[in-house]
Amino acid sequence: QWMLRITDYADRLLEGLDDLDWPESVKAMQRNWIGRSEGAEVDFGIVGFPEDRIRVFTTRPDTLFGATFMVLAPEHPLVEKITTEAQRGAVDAYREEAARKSDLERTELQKEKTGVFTGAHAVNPVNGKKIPIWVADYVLATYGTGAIMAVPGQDERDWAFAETFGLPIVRTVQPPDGFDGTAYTGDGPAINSDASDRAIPGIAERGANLNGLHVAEAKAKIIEWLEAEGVGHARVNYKLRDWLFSRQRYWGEPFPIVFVDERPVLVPEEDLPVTLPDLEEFKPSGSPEGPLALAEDWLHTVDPETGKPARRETNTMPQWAGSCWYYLRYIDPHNDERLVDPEKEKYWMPVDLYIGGAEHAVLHLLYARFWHKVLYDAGVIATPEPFGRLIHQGMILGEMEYTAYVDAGGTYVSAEHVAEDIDTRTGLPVRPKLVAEDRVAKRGDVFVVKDAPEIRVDARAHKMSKSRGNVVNPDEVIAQYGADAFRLYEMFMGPLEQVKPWSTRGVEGTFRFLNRAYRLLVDEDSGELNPSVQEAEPTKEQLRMLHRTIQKVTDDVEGLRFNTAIAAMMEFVNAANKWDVLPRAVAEPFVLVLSPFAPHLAEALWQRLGHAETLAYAPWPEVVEEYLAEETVEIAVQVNGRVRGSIAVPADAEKAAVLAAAKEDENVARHLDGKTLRREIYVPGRIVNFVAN
RNA sequence: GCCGGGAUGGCGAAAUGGUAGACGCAGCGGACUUAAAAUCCGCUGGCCGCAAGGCCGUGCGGGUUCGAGUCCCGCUCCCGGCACCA
Repeated sequence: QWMLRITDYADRLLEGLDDLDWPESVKAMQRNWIGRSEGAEVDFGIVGFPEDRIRVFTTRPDTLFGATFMVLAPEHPLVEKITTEAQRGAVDAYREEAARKSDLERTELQKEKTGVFTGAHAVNPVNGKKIPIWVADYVLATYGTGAIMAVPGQDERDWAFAETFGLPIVRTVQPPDGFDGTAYTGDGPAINSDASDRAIPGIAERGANLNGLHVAEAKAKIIEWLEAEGVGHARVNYKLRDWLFSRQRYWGEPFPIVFVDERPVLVPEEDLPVTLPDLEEFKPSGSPEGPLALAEDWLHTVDPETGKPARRETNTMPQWAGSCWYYLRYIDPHNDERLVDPEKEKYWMPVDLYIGGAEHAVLHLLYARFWHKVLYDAGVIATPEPFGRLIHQGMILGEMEYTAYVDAGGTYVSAEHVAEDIDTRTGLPVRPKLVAEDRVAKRGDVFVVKDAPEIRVDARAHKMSKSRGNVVNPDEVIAQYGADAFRLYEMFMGPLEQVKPWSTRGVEGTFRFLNRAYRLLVDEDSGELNPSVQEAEPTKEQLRMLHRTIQKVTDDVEGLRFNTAIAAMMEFVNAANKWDVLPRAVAEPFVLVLSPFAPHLAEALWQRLGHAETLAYAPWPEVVEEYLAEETVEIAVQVNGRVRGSIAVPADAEKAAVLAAAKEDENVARHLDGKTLRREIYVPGRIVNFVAN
């Protein structure tokens, strides 16, 4: 098997996240996946086995005095050796049972802790105390050292185990007053943590003393002690594992490796790439090797150096071998000399905006960062991170569904009594039943069956899935409404990153909008340019509307707020529909801002406007600030923070004039009547607030 | 349990600390039509009121502020991820 040593990059993959413009959720997932934790490794002696040590990893070395027993994973190599004859039968049985269980079975159910005593004892290095060594499957062989010191006083899991098997519990961190829980994992002064009055045979002249120190200080002090006495050291541990990169299948890049006398040899660069042989049969070979083992002609080759017979590696690489660097190669796909030309890489990299699904958070998006850093270290590329800004588009769910529940007898069961298709009152199964939208009504915060208002229904949109039967096929939507309306609807539904339920009626809305935009410029009967489109001078109102739209769309595209950009264009079309004359100088820029959203329609409109060339090369319309200015503005007038009126004033009106006008508003005057004015607040162009009592 | 993100009309949503609900869907009323579809116009958070207007309202409870959907503190629920990681 071939592994990639991604663990060497753990810290850099972690640190690199800080400067990326990525969603917090993905950063959190990657941090969690890498799973860095700081602590210490500590060696415990074993009574009767002076040559052996049990090494543990702990993030709480400050609690060493509270270690009242040890636990080894069932797979730990020392279990066999240290188990006493009296305990051997029980231990072997436990290990066999653990081996039979899947990982899921071992962890899934948060059931009672299980375990078995080995009969052996360890020596706690900080105080010389003998503590029993147990075997339990709550300790994972694959994390840390596969062995733990159990500190029930400060660890929930160890507490549960100690309770189950009647093992001693010693608190070594003073819980706060009134604490009535089990294990205490918070901060506090160390207690019961002084062994400085005695020697620890074979380890130290005097034991350690942490009493009174808080967690952080205690950790530092005990690590110092452990290092001084040679029984432990500071250590950083990761959840991240090295990356198994071999697959026993045909489709995949072959490893450029041949075996000569059973030893792997790199295929020289001039013989690269190693390509797949043509095969008739892609099924598993019947051996642990993949189907390539059956390609005899390809399999057997010679060592280019010595001419000795050689056998090719039959594993292939997984799909990541391509997806981890395609974005680099796409920059310069025909380059025979290098992966990518440095000049081109400098121009394009890093990727400015990566829009993709959240399902790649700890796979592709972590692996690609790793490869990128390897290539960076190798001097092949010049950027340490591949993707600057990352956005996850929210999933589109199926249409909203109203689900009622019926029991075996066909009687409705109100949704609040149902959990996982079980009536929680009777324990009997119920089955979900879809209810049409017009048969439900909202009562307060919940939906109920219209004819039976005491029966609640679940109102929820679900992930599209074949099994649920709520998949919307884009081809059908496009066939009915066109690609422009379909795309526009997807952008109009809501914020890009949000999960949103699909609504075919919603598509009709954007479809209608596009039709209105079309009729704005095209005469439906003749198919020619609408006579209202003229070479006329635009009015101030038209220019204001147009430029407001250009500004809004431009800003919103920049900020990926497509939904509000589309709303602005809808407002433009609604306003323009009321105009008798649509000056060409207004119509053309509008078509241009519409074009990225509805390219087909916009192109057709552009043609009707008399352009022989595509609009793709026309410059994006510029906002002219002076057209945006309004002559009069509406200002809300509040009295004590409540809106009591609204006045229209010239946009450049002085504060005094605005306040005077505000006081004249009939309703405002009424609310001020008989009160003393304490304060007058004026936010230009927005609001007046009179504080009075 | 831990981490991340949410909660605003019947629904999808909008709102630099400044008139909550823009825009769209659905609904209601009207125009056009023999009729329907399409289209166009108007209304549309709740309650009270003939009206003018008033009261309430952005998950819940507090707070800061002239003013809070927005800021702060404490919760609840929902979604996503991780989960015996020592």
